[in-house]
Amino acid sequence: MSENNNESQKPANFISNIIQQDLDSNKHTAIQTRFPPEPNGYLHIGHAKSICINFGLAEDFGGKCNLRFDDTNPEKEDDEYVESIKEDVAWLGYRWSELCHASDYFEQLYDYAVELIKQGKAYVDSLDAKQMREYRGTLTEPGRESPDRNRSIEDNLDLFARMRAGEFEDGKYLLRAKIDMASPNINMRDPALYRIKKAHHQRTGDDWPIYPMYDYTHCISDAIENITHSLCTLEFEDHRPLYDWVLNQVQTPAHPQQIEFARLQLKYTITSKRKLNQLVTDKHVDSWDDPRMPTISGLRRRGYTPASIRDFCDRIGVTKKDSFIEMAVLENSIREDLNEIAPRVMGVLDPLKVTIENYPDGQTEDMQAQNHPQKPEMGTRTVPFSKTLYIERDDFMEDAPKKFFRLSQGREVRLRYAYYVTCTDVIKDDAGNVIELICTYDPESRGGSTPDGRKVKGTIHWVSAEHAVDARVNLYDRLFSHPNPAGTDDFIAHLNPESLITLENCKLEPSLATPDEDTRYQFERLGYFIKDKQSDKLTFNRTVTLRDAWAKIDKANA
RNA sequence: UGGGGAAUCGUCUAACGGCAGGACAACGGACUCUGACUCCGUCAAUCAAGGUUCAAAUCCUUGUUCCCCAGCCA
Repeated sequence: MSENNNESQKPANFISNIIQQDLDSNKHTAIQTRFPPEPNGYLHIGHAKSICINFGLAEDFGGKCNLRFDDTNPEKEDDEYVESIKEDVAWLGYRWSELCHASDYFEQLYDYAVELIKQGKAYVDSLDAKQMREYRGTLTEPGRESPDRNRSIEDNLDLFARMRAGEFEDGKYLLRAKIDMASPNINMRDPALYRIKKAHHQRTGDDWPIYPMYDYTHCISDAIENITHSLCTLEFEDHRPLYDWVLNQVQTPAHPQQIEFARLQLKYTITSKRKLNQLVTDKHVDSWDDPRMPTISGLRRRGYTPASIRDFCDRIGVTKKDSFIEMAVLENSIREDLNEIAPRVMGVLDPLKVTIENYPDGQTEDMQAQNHPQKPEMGTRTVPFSKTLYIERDDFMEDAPKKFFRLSQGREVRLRYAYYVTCTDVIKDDAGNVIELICTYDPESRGGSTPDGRKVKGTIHWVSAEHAVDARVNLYDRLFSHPNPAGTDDFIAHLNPESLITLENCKLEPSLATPDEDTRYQFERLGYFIKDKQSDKLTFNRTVTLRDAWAKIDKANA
């Protein structure tokens, strides 16, 4: 790292190494990348990896990155997705150099196809889909040439023009590249270039009855935009020979280098647009931005920050190896960010009433609480204290083990930013459930310590009953209970029934009555929470819990 | 039985012929008005077998395992 470089250095990877070499050798003087989503669904965490790679690399090397919509299949695409994709990319903190659409190139793509036909490198085929499959051969046997393969250039030109003119029904003809039906690479067995599809396109309307295929479109789009490094996922590795073939036949301004990397796979979730779509359509989740979804919009609503997602992408690296990232890595990234920026507050999720027997009736005291113990510059706030409080039900235990540092009969704890209290009595209902605790407080302990200097191991959070704000809290957990749901026969069967637990009677400190919309709060000792923007009732979504050493001890003892 | 890829701590990821390093997780401990944070420490890996070399994760040979490809989807 150079001394005057105050940017935090990102780890190098095989792609950044290639770029560095290309720059060093003057193959390129600047780099241009692109993020090319198809607008047929919402972006998810896997796309975030690709976004961070493409935009991140451009940023790191002082280059540019375009946002390009790969909109060549109007039947599956929608403007709703276009808008969500733009929002998500911008939210992640990236700004595209150019906003492009493959459909911007339809006219040029058509001209290049005519060029191909004139060179005898493409032909109009009348085989239907079923026949074409039969002619294609198998993985181990070569395919057979279509009877139309040697149609004259004049006839091909005429037919292709009439395809464009809309003279034929869907599926009647197909423009195919003339390459090699015996190629061991199936993508090279005369792949389709254009199909007839009389569908309305969200941008070009009804201008086109024919639409170009991905393999033909993508490489030319890259070339038109002068992309230097065309980065995509591993499954396109087999397509690279075709990518290069097309660009070798026609005169384009550039010949980008396609480089493939492994797509992100995260344990306990799925990153397949089709499956994600199914979860929404079949109502297993509320929406694309349901906080349990691994979509960018879901993570946003869950309270994840753009910085945490970028940090996550830096941590997971870029390689060609299939891998599964543990959820803990993502959680670590968000905890690390939120620990720095989240103001601390107190909220009781599962309230248990506490009466301070020796505290004056009707008295209220304003306690000073720090918004961030490690960052005094974040200031303080007042939290009202009174005779009747709520504490967390989990913070009381009858017959508590020695290691339990919280409230139990006869034991003393500190109420955060307030007094020491000792539990003297436990009140139960007829069923034997604890419904109230009677405590006494030590008036000398205000401020968290006593003149006699006695130690109190436990500190718990609390909320004054009469000042409490009622709220709903959504506790989120992993969406699936299987580490690789996509790899099972029925991923729906592995949905985690406890992925969402809604608590309706939470009691929060008064400052949370009007929370800031974009602030992620740390509810002390519980986790990080953000106000849910879609609910009318005051609702907080839990982004992630705090690490919980007690949970481990408790579990180990169980 | 075709073609294309990939194999390093539990999980990710460095090392590109020269001390297998880092992160996350786990486990211990210190600190603590959050059982959080922070700090310290521990555990832990080169797919296998041969070969080349003073020296191999790295080069060669032979295997093994895993992933992708037979849409007029991207």
